Amino acid sequence: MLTATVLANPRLATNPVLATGTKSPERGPSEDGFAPLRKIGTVSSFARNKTIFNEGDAAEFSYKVIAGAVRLCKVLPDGRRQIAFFFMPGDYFGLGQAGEHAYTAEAVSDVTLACYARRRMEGLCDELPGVRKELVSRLHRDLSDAQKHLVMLGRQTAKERVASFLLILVERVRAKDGDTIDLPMGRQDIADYLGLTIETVCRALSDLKRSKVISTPNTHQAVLHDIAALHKTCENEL
Amino acid sequence: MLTATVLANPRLATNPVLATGTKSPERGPSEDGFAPLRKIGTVSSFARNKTIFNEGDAAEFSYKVIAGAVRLCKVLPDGRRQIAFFFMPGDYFGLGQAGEHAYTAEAVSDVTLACYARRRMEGLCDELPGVRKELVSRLHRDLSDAQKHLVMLGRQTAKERVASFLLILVERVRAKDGDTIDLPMGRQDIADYLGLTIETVCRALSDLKRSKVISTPNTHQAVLHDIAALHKTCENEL
DNA sequence: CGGATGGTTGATGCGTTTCAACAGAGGTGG
DNA sequence: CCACCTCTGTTGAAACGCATCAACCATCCG
Repeated sequence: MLTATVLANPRLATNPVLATGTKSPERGPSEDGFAPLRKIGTVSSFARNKTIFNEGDAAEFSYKVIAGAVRLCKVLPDGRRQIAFFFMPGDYFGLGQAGEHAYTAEAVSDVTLACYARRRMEGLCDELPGVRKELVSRLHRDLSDAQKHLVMLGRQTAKERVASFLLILVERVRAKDGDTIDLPMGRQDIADYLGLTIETVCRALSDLKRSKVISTPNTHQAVLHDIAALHKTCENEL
Repeated sequence: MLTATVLANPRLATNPVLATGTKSPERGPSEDGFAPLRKIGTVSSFARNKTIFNEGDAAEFSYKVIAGAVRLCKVLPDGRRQIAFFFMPGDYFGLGQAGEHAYTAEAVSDVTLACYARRRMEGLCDELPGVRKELVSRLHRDLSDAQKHLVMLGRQTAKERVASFLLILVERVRAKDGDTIDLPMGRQDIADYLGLTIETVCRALSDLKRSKVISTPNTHQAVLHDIAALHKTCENEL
């Protein structure tokens, strides 16, 4: 169904270099400043809920999502979890890492990734100013996204956070038909992204459904009928 | 007084290039990979609560804090405010910006800054791999800090957030005598950093005082008597 | 069909916010 | 130099929003 069926038979892998025979060179269009990366990319796949790397692991690779979705999270000793990012097809993550990863990356759905060895990326940065600019630009955009996220967690109510979340998603798939968005992540993931409980997320979604602002044909899709109302709900421009 | 008395007679300035006659070249030690920046830095000063740049302004400069403290914040239309970063002496901010600033920077106390024109910084990045590496490294550290901040706002209680905040500060001034830390920012700033109200911050501090974990000789200093207890309070390693 | 997984809804409690009063520090002018 | 005023911080009481606990429902799959 949905985005989770990219792989007919998903292969497990705990480390890209060990991934199940998927070291074929990366293919396909890549129109951004990272185009030169295509030459050094290898492809790797991870099944749903598998760990791509753990907090504390040596940072060997940077990644691009080819298909599926990835979550970056931190977990407290008592189990509380906070998701910092969701990465969708076309997004890069693990950029600019030196030493250890500061967070854990997991596959939200079955995922196909392009992997770039850190040393080879550094080489490209030294050779090609365009790659360096793209790296800095993407890091800066991530930082900017994180700051918007801080506003959501620090200063918005539950309903505002859910509305903001839907607007962020619709913004990132502005190629899709109409106002239907895929939600590859489950409710618990949404809750952990928004700093709420799963029940509160459900109630906020139900509120929005009751007021006809959205509808949910199934748990992994949402139709946004009234985007203006969503913007008004999270009374800010983010 | 405290850190706010760096300038005997602080000058107001709304833009570094317009700063009151303080375009002298930067001086002093700078042992990091950004050492080459010294050649292109000019000095500028801002009085307490003055805006250094606004969200939406063209990003002309990057900055280093020489003295005082700076806050980076976003404000919602209805006045709710979230502070994303405090920058202390030695910290850089506004790095890697292209186009517009994504947030507002204000002087927490009277502040002295080194300013680096964006174009000249880019030139240095192209010429010197060390500068590029330092830029990427610092952006990545900021991103990592922002993620820890997300955990605080999304998953910690009020008391845990305040304890974490104190521990972050003591970590950043690990040169100071004993366990006394300066709090250049007011209670409202702390509240806006932690996603709480000023009253809740006060109450959490009072709790910690009552249990002898800290004491506050004045509102702009805190003595941490029991750092282990603080760590235990925010039951996580961050 | 039966169990497991994930999602939804309801009732109650707690933590934080809100509203309000007050206290202390700093600055100004008489 | 002190009275006064303002700004910031602190404490208390009440209200509210979200979390918690619990039951129920839907879908998927063996």
